[in-house]
Amino acid sequence: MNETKPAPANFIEEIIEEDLRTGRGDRRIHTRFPPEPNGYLHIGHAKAICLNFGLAAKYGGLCNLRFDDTNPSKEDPEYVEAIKEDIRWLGFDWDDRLYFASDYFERLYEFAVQLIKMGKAYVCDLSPEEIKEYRGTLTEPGRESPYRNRSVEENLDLFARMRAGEFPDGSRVLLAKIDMASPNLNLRDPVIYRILRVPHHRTGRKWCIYPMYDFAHPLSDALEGITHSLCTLEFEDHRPLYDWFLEALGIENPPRQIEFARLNLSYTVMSKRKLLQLVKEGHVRGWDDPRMPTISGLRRRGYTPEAIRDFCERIGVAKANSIVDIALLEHCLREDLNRRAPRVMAVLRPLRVVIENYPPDLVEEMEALNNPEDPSMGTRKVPFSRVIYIERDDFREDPPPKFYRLAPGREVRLRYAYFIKCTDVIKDENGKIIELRCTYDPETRGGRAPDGRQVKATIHWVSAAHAIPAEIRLYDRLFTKENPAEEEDITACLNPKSLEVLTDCWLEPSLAGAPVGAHYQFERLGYFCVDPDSTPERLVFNRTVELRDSWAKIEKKGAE
RNA sequence: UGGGGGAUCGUCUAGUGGUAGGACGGCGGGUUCUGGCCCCGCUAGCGAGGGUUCGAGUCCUUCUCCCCCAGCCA
Repeated sequence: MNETKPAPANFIEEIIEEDLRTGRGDRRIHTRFPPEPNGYLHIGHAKAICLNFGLAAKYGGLCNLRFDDTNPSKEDPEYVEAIKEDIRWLGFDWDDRLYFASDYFERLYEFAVQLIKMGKAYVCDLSPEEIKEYRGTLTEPGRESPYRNRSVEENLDLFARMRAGEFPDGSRVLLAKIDMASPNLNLRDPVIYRILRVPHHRTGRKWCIYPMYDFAHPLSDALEGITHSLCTLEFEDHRPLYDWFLEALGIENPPRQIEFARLNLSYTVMSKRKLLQLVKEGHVRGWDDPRMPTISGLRRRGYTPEAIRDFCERIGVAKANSIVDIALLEHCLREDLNRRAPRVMAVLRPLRVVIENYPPDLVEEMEALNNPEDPSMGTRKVPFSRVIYIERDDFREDPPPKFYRLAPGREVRLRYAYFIKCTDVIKDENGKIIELRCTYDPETRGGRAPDGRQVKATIHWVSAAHAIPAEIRLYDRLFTKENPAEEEDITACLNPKSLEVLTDCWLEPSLAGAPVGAHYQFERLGYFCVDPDSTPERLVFNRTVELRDSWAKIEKKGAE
C-alpha cells in the first residue's frame, strides 16, 4: 500500500519531524506533562495533556507525568490524586513513569554545587527587597550584587549551611551568575534556590531550601530524557535560561523547549487563581461544580473524555493568543452524545393532561426506540395511561405564528403513542393554566393516522401514575461577558442565572435506578446525566447541554 | 522608552512564491414520529502602506495594533 504521510498538524509537529530527520534530540520523542499540584486541572490543561500524550503516541514515543512540586507552600497531595484521576479519565496513561521534581532534589542540589564550583552560581545575602532593586527595570540594566564575587569556597560553604538550616528564611539565596545587564530580566542573575522552612508533601522536613522552577524544570527534563518540553507562551522569555542551565551543566542531547498558546474559552475563566476565587468565595459549590471549566466539573456536568479530546484536536495548536468559542466545545459534546446516549422521556415543567376518552383503568405499554441513531441499542416499553404530564412549553393558549405544538382545538402527536387534541383549558383562580383536557384518537396508536392526516408536532410526555420524580439542575454559562478575565472584578459579571434547580420533574419509569454518571438524551430537551447527589429515593440530573433548538431561535427573533 | 512573541472569514485554524481551504457559528432549504440528528446551499477573511516578482497571505521594508516579562510563584 502506498500511504501518503499526513502533513504535520501544527508547527510543533513540524519541529518534531525536522528534529527526527536531523537527529537532534537523539531521534526519539519523549514529552512530559508537568502540573504543579496546587489546584485542579481544567480544560486548558486538557489541551496540554492531549498535546503531550498525543505527540508521544503519534511519533512512537513516551510521555511522562511529572509533578512540578518545588514550592511546598502552595502544594497539596489532595491535588496530586485529583490530577492523576483526571488524566486517567481523559484516557491517557503514563505507565510506570510517574515522577516528581521532588524526587530529584538531591541531584538538583548536586547540579547547583557544580554550578558554584564552575563559578556560575553564588550565594547572595541581599534581602528580597534589595534583590528586586538590584534587578533594575524593563528599561534600565540591573546592578551587580556586592556578593557576586565571593570565592567558590565561601559559596560552597554558605550553600551547604543554607541546606543545613543555619540561616533564616529569606536571608540568603543561591543565584545563577549570568548578566545583570541583560535585556531579558530572566538572565539578570536569577534565583535558583531559596530558603523555605515549609514541610514538603513528599519530602517532609528533609529540606529547608527548594529549587526554583527555572532551575528545576530543564534539569528534571534532562534527567528524564525528555526531548521536547512543551509549555505555554509566557515561558518564551525563559527559554534562554532553560538553555543556559543545560549548557552550563554540559547536558548532552538537551531537551528543547517549545511554547504554544494556552487555551481560553469564551464565557469562562481559566486561571487557577480565579477558579480558586470562585470556589473560596462560594460562587460555585466546589472545584467539581458542573459550571466550572475544570476537568472534574466537566465530568460531573456530563462531558465525555471523547468529546474533550475531539475538541482539543479541533482547536489546533498555534502561537497566537485566542479565545475559542464555547459553542465548539458544545458541538463536540453533542456529536459524541448523539451517537451514544439512550433516549428517554422526561418532563421538566409538568402540565397535567387528562385524556377524557381514554379508559380510566387502562395502561398500555408503548414501544420506544432507545436510540434512532443506533438500532442495536434496542427498544423499551413506556407505560401510557389516561393522565399524563407534558411540558408547559409545549402548550400555548394563544399560539404565535410558527408555533406547531399543542393549543386549544389543535392536534399533536404524543411520541410513540397517540394523536391527542386539546378540548379544554382549566385554570385556577389566578388564571394560571393547571390542566388540559384532551381527547385521543385510538386509531393513531403508534403515532400514525390510518387516514393519512398529519400533525405539525410531536411532543414528549410521561404517564402521571407511573412517572418517577426527580430534581433537575439546569446550567447556563457562568459569566455574562465573553472574556471575564479582562474585567476588573470577575464576580461582577457572574451570570445570576447560571444555575436553575427544578424540583418538580417527572421521568419515565425506565430511569429508575439509573447509575451516577449515566448519560441520557431527554427527548427534545437535551443531554442529561445522573449527579452524585442522587439518592435511591430521588434522582438528581444535571443538564449537560441543550439540544439545538430552532424554535427557540424563531421565538427569540420574534421577540426582538 | 528595553527584551521576547503574535496578527488570515464573527470564532478557531490550514496555507512554506502559482485559483485563500476546513471546522464552529450565522442564514436559507431538504428530510424527519425529537423544531434533534442527517443532507444541500449561502455567508464571510489575508492589520496598513511601500517594494521585489510574470505572479505575494507567503520574500524585503516602514508602520499600526495586541500579548508576555521587573515573584525568594509555576
